[in-house]
Amino acid sequence: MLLFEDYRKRLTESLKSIYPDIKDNDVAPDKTGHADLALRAFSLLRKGDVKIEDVASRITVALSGEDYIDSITTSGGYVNFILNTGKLMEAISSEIYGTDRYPDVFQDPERVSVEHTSTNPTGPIHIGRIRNSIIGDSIFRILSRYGYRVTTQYFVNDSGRQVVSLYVGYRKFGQNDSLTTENLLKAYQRMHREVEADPSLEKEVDEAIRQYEAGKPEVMDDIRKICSVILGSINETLERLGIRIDDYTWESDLIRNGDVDKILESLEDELEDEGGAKYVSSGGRKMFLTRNDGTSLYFSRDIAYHQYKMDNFDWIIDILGENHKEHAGHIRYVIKDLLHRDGRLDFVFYSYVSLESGKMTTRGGNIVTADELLDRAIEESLKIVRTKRPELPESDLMRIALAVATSAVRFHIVKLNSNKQMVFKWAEALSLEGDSAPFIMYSYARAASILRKAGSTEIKTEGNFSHLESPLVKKMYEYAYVLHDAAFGLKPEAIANYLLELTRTFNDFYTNCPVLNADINDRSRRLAIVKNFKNIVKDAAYLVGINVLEEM
RNA sequence: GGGCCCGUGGCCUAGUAUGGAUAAGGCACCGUCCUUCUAAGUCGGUGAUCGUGGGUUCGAAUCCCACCGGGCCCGCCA
Repeated sequence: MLLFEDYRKRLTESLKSIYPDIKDNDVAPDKTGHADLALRAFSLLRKGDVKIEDVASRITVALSGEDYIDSITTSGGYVNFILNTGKLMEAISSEIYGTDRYPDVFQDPERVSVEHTSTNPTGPIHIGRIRNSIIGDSIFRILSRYGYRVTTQYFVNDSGRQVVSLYVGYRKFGQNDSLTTENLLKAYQRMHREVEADPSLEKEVDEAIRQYEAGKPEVMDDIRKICSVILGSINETLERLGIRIDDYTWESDLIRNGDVDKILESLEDELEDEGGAKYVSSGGRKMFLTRNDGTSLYFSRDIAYHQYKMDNFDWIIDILGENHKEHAGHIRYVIKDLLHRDGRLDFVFYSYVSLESGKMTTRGGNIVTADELLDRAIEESLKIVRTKRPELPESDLMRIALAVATSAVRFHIVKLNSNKQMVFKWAEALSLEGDSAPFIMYSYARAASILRKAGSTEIKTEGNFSHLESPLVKKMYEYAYVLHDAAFGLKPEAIANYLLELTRTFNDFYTNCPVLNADINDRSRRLAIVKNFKNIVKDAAYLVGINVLEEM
């Protein structure tokens, strides 16, 4: 949980002790600028047959000892509260000076599994799939920040029809080529075309699946080798984006170690048979667990995987494409209702990314890979940083361009609500101004520059905050609430959008409030604001995959 | 046919879970500001019946119903 002086809660509790009918939702921040927090007294007024002025004066008397409130006024059916900037600043500073982060957390021992990416090892990761990794990694970072012990998980589908058909394709058409992701992709796409021309080839795939599940050594070795090559290059792409996977679980291992069989045994009473194929059903829907030749299906392997996760984690989170919604529902049904596991299980869905020319398919070959996007983003950033900072040595230019590019790519994808469809456009993806990562990074660099130039001047965290400083302090204070909502709602985009607001507020401060040239009192107080701002931006930026730079 | 998601200025989005005050940004376009801490920035302007129609409510972008448009799913694929 987050540790900070929660004035919203404090005010709400106080108001509830005066008027027990007040609900938590009746006290909320105001978006229109009338107040920092407002009590919506509409129901109170109707029920109690009192005037808003009476409500306000009763509250004013009761809260007269509370120094975190500057003013209490009324407007329509609202009681408006202006909070004391100094107290908010103190709440931020005491944590930053104590633990170097606002808000601090109390370490919660719960273990969380975040499964993301888990893309079939049949080719390079494309920009549709990378949305999964980017959302997943941000959720990993946010929950870790929140205090959970989080592990990232990748479920390697090395037993499915698609991977096995890649294997068969490689044996038939790619044997003489070196074992690289490019050659494997070519073999996979060729296999796809050949099967379309001659569906009888499917029989070879069936046979290979049987051999694989039976544990035939050379098949196993070959498939492991092929998958490892592709996984290796997927991993390189993820690394470029700063994304790390902790655990890889191979589907074939769950088959060979007997976990899948155990699932079938546990479900024995529920299993039904159709020509040798086993299934469970719910509401007239059949969910098949095995084929009629006894080989397993993705569904049963995924149940085994979730059973494993239930054994090892307190909270399971899967990041899945929207086409897996029904599958996820079935997993939940079997895990919860049939296997009676009561652990916390959440799914985060995202809609697919399409190109202006239509949807992407690895087999069809019409994809933009994440590597291509990164390469072009780096090229673009390099061009810009070269014109802005011609005096810098090449190594610095490259370092800045890399940070800008990876941050921009991640931010462009993570800032969008995950269930919104996304049509990929180069111009938007490569845009480095406006609502983008560089916009945030730039403000951070400005703050860093001020602090650098300030040298060892005293920093003073209290004082009288002017109307130019207050909005920034208040916006910084909000961070704790945003972090809570993002973690609790599994919504990294909330952090992304908050960062944009925070940065805009800082830019306003920056243009209107001289820091280094201000008189000594203003200067030391403003330096404290800048220091806190820099600290919070760095903290929040990391959560959405932005690598801030001290200079750019 | 059934189920789920999306629809907010010309374009891209925030706000929707938990209804609340003049709907908040970006891109593009027009104009402004570098002898003040980094102009990847700032300020101002043009531009929105929040898909449509009903309903609930003191109050609806937000909740309910219907419809329209787009996406996804309804395999012994994954």
